[in-house]
Amino acid sequence: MTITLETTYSPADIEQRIFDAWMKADAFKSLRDDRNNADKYSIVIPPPNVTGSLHMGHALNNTVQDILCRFERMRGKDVLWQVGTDHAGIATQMVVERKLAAEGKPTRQEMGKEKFLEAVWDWKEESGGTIIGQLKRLGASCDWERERFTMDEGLSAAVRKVFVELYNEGLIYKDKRLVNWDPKLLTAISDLEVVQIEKKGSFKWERCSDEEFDAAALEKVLKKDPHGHMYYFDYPIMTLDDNETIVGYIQVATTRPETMLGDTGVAVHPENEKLKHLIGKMVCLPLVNRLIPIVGDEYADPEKGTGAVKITPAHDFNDFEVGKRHKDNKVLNINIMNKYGKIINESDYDFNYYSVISHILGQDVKIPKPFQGLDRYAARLEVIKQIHALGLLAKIEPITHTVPYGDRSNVAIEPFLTDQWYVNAGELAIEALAAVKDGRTNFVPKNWEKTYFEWLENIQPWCISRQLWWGHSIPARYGLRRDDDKTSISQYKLFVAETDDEIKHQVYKYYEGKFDKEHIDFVDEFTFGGNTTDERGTVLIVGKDPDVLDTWFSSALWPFSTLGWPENTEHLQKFYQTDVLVTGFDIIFFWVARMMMMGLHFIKDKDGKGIAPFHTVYIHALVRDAKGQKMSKSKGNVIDPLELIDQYGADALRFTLAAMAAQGRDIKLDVSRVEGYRNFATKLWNATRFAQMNGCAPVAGFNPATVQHPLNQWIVGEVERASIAVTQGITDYKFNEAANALYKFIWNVVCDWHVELVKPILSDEAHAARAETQATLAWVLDHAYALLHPFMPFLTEELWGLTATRAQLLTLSDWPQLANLQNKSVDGEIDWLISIITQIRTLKADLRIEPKLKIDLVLIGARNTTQLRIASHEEALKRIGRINTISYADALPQGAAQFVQGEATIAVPLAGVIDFAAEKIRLSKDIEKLTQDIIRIEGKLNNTDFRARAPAEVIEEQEENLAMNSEKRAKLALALKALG
RNA sequence: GGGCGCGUAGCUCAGCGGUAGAGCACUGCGUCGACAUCGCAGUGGUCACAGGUUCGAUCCCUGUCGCGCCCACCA
Repeated sequence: MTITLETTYSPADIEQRIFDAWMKADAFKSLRDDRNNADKYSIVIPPPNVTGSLHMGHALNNTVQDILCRFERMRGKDVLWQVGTDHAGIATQMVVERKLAAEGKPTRQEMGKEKFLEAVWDWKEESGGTIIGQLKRLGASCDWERERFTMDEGLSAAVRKVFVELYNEGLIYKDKRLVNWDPKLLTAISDLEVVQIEKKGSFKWERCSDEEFDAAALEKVLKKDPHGHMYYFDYPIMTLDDNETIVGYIQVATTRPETMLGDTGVAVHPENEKLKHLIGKMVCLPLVNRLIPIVGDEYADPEKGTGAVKITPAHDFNDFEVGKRHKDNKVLNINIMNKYGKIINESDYDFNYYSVISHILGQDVKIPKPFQGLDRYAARLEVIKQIHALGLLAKIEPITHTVPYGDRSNVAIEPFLTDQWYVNAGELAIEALAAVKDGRTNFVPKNWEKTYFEWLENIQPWCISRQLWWGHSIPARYGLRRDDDKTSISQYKLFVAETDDEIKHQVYKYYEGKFDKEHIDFVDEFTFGGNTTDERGTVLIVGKDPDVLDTWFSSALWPFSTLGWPENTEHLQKFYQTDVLVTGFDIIFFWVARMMMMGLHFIKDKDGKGIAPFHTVYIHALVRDAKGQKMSKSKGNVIDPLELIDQYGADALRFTLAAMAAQGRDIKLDVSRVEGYRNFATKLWNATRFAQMNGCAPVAGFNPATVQHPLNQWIVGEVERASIAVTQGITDYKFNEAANALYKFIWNVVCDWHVELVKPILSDEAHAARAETQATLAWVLDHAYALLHPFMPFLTEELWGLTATRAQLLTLSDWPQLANLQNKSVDGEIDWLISIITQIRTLKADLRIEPKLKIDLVLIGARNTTQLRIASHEEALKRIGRINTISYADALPQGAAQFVQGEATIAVPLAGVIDFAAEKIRLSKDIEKLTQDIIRIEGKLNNTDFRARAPAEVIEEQEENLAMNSEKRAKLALALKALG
């Protein structure tokens, strides 16, 4: 047989070639002809952002999915691993805007919506989805032909259908309330996209202790970071008679002084003994000179702050609720900021809105000139200065508090009163909760269910509209109300439907045929502005909703939209419900919970019961750097998986991640582990090389149950043991256990022992067991390739192809399912052999006997079985143990080192070679250790409670241990004595 | 404030009611034609601490200390 293998394995040379072979064979296609009748197995990939590139989290996530898919494919299933990318609204829009800026091109606003979207699509075609190629480098066995994108026409149709149906069911609605507004990206964002950032101030001032208020110093501090301070203002309380005299002050505290311009009340707790007498009095809001009421509300905690809270309903979530409760007291919303986070000026005024409020309050609500148009932080400083000038600034305290920031824009978000679209998530959560509570869907590890429950049980309406351009348009249109339909407070008539045709039909019906369908025009902006005239005659203008949907809205549909829903496709029928969702805990809320809601709501079984999108959710760890820090570009601690693949191969990286993927703990990735597993790949490579050099080749019809030689009987049992452990590990999602079982089996069992022990047989061409051993080793390695394949697909496929002419690629071959190959008596025999060799080696090392020196063994007290074993394994013993002769004696020879193996004492006569003092020390050490053990075990056995209550097999085991150790100690004692 | 998790060898981590494990690092020694990306032998641990349950606790329970994360709040 010719040797075809190099001495080392170089992944770079083979990975691409192997991947091409898989693709050429359509190995990863779903609905393969040869699997028509097979059970299905399906996973949908967490779609990476189209802007993304492969990071460690992806590498782990997709390694896990690939292990599962390859495993199930080898178990014969019809596997669909559905792949695709997410359009990632904000992220993509930002990337393209940055690119345009870098190229000196016009801005998004200058280009206009249509041109800009063209530019985004161009970008997507050109450089979007590089991550897809990177997933292939990792070896991901997705059904690549079925790649989907969340903005594909089919998926967009699914989005529109879901939106319209939920709207018609009342589960999607438009509402005016406070949202998290991002003043940089100029869009609303959901609660989940807000991150809390801790801020710490440093400026301190108190009216009574400091002479002079140092405005310049404060300005300097606030310029660096506008957050981190608590300001105390004294609000004057007025009489309401004609004199309007100040009768006292009420002190309020705030971290956001600029919002005081929009205060419409002050709240104190109705049972606050110190302050409740003020309820009903009026405060003259400083700077603005507007009268606002002091109201009683339980929100005002007497223990916190000053006990009195300024209420700005239009700029604070809690205040908004207080305002609603005190509408009758005229605690109204007065919006003081525009979408840029600047104090509104004359041109921003919504005249209608402010005049209505002014009218209700009977007071002017205009913002004083000096503040108009100021940025929120400039306004903050200005308010403080002017309050101080009025003598109403009591003190400034540095505090530590958290400030809400937009996770994408990294600016403080602003609670902002706007019209937005919401999903009634509370309603959809009911089924999503039930499905997990009743076990239709299970989390692995289970403790994540608690996190899932807590979030869903307290879920808020989900704000789904975004003021962006890149994304799914909201299929809503706005028209002027009919004269006879002014019942609603809203000024426009809302039309919602999946297609423009349907909307035109709705419009046509609404105006009772007054406008032809051809006489209805859509304009691309939010307007409900009447009609116009052209050559067609009178034309009705209907405004399009300019907003797009939250990216996660389409992601929520991913498990069925990718399968073709709402069409009833073959894929939808066969592969929904998917089997497992593999993801990190950081997107349980963003994605998992929402997929559950949507899947259960839209996909029903025959009885109308919702079908969850997956029966299992496997939550894996987060990959951190070797120090446990979250990897991030700004910290510069990112380990690039592609670099590791270049350096060590995809298999080594995959195996590392699998081996470290123990449940319930983060992965601190240490590159030395990757190196270690690269070495593991080389080890298997070289074992294969050895087999090839020794004429081992798969034999057709080989039956492992009928091998004769004990070494072969033993190793086929070990293969069975490994196959059980690996199968169990994968099915239990304990990938580290599966990986470790493989590592130990291949390295510590096959390579360290079987290959070594079998060398005398293989190197002797006349040996009776040679053919059987060759066939066995080939069989063992074939099984090693198969069992390792889900973890190291490239290496194993390559070796599979190099070692024989195969009918199939390994990736399409059968998963080993073995039984009845283990044999206890053979296991005992080989354990004995391994033990005796190890003892010889230890003895030689301890006594510093030259490794090259061949020694003799003399066995004393060996029973028949031992003599038979010696005879049976003499060749292996002599070769590996470097032994010259083996003989038997009745008494210990003089001048020998000794050890005990089972019932026999084994002497190594070494007079003149070894240092007997050293041997004495060695023996004494062994005896000492045995004595410790014996004392411990005796203590246990002498304990009557132990004897009374411990299980019989435990007692028996301890007794056996005691007997064994005692016997061994006695023999060693004799040996020591023999040394004199 | 609510929740989740973690403290095991120098480092990174498994494990587990019955004699404490791996990789890396470290110390010796390298001999047999698979492999120096290797082999053999070894050093190294009061399993954070304190109680409790148990015949027996690194493992289960309670508490303490230290660390991390998530959610909520923050006048």
